[in-house]
Amino acid sequence: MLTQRQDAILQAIVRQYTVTGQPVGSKVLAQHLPMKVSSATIRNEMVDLEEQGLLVKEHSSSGRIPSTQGYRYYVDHLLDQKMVIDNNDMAIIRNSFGSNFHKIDEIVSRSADILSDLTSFTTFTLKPEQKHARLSGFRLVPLGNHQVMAILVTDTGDVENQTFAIPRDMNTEELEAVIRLINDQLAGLPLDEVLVRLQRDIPMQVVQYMHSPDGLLGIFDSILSHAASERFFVGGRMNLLGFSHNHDPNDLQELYGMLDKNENLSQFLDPEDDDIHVRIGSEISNKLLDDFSLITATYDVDQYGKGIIAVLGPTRMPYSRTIGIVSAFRQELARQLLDYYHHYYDQ
Amino acid sequence: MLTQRQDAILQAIVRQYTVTGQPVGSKVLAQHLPMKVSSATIRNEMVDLEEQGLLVKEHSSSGRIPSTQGYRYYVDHLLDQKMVIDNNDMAIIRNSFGSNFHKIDEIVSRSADILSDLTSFTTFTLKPEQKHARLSGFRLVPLGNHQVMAILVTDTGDVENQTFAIPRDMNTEELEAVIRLINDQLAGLPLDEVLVRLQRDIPMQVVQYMHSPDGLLGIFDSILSHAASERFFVGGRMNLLGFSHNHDPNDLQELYGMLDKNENLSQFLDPEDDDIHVRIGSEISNKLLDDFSLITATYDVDQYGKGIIAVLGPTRMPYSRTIGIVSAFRQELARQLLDYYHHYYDQ
DNA sequence: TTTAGCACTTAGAACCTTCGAGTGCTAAAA
DNA sequence: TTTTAGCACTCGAAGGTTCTAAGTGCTAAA
Repeated sequence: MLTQRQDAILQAIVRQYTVTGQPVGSKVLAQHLPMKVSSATIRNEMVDLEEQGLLVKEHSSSGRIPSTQGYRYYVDHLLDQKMVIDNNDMAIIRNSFGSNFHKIDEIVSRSADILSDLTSFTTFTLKPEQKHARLSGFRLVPLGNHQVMAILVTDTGDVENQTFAIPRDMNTEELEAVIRLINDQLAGLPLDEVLVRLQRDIPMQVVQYMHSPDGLLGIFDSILSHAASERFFVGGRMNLLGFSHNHDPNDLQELYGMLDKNENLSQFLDPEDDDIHVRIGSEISNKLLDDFSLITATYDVDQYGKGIIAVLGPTRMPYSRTIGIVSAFRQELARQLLDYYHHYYDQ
Repeated sequence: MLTQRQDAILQAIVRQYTVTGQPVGSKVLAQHLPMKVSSATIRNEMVDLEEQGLLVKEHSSSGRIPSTQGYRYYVDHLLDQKMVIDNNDMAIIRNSFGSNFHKIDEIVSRSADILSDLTSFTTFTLKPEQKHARLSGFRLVPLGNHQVMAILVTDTGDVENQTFAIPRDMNTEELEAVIRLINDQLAGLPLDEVLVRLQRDIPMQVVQYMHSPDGLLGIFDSILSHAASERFFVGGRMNLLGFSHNHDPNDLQELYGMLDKNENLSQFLDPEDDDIHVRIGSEISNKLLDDFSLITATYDVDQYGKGIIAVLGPTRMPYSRTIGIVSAFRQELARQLLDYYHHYYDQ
């Protein structure tokens, strides 16, 4: 446990360091402390804090930098718990969502952009979860010109579609029959279940209607996997360039590769509970992200489920401000979505 | 006009420089020339080439580097005109297109990726032009749950769609009426014409059926603009990180911004004719692209129109190889698309 | 016209010095 | 016992020197 003075010192070091990016020395620090102590005293305290693993030096005679644990302690104990949010930021959040959204996806995707503009970091948003969404049904729309659009609708109102061309050796009646078969057997089931059945049970039945159903079923398959995967929207991709001090193009390329591959990143976004979570540096346990911190939070859209928003910035980030923004933003986003649902769906 | 020996020297400098990235000096060069001349002679020739603006020095006692004009001359006069393409590359091109494509877009988008893997540069592909595509018609598909999908189909088989929710104060009959009105009046017209009419003539007529048609018409509008805009697919975005030696994150961010904005880039992709075009450094006349070269080419899918492929790499690129690849690739892509059309559309 | 030879230029690496900001420690002051 | 002043020490960053390697242009001979 730390003394009050040590708390103050650690806090001041973190604050100072996030502003200047330079290691903080005892003299400068003396001026930024609420109490009046000499630099020598601060030096003594810093030795202690370093022994506890909260501070590090870049070299033997440099100032101190917070370690991952130092940030951790700061975030856990020293943050303004009031979640103060700048009035200006608040205003921006309120006003940036225009109206005129036609889809949930638009709102959630837009919100990633707003959040990244606000923080100047890279952000992720997931729409309210639909893990247990059920299949309402597939539709087939003939578009003329040998083309057909297949549309999947879920009971949560999600829509996924794909256009494909009909091979010459296939006719519309066959297609209709297949669709009817699929809808009869699979409507009402959860999407993951649908996916299993579609691969296991359906093919043998479809053979009655057509000789080589693989291509066609592949299409349903791909629409379905699309709909079932929890894709996230990314905002401010390129902000990474600004704060990822690691300018090795290889690492950067790998990092960007990660943003586009769902699996790699979404493991980090799974929320344990409805708190705002902060994962710092090595805590993320991914070598590429050692200099980053990840702030995640859920947002709650009542009966429509819960979504996730996340901000990825440098470990050296203004935690207080960022957390404040995330906190205000999750509420506003929930409000926006409720508005949307209300406007279009209610009653 | 250059002497044969000067040709040889310029050629050797370009080749050497694209390999090593280092300015080329007279001594080293002597070993890479087909004829036997002393370094002093080469120095004399280099003075001449520099006076003609084909070579530059980084500083007064450094080796020479090709200028934009130097590359230009090289590309115009010194390239292996046989378009030799590596057997290995050829094999890759042949094999990378799997089959099992369901849409033109998939093929063309995939081809951007293949091309970038092959060259390790950034690539662009546009599908066969549909500038003069005409509207076949809009479809409306009610999806239940207050949602409707609007689909636009063109006479070239292009499809664009958008889902939207129906405001509570609107009903399906109204929608149907509007669609019928639009289709009656606009089907068969070129898309740009449709866009104009939709904004000018249609609103006043729609007022008969509903009081505030703006939202709805906005949707048609946005689908339409989407379909009418010639969007290109980008491959190997992140390869830029590798060869854009300019590591200023601001420039990089601007550059990437450009890739996502159609207008900025598509002006450079317009082909004058069916040759393979090479634009070098300052010839692109965009400050951000001064260190880049852009290779563009059309590909010809017979009666289905012509598309474009392009490669953006460093000025210091292996022109011979890249042009060879582009040349082979445009043919293969055309073949793939013909196969596709043939498989699905013919007769 | 070509080449050998030579004086000259320059960037970059290696090395040194200086400077400032920081430290840890000791001994005195509070 | 805790705090502070003072001091010797450390280190990186910035600047200066020197040296070298790779290059040049020019001159005079082949």
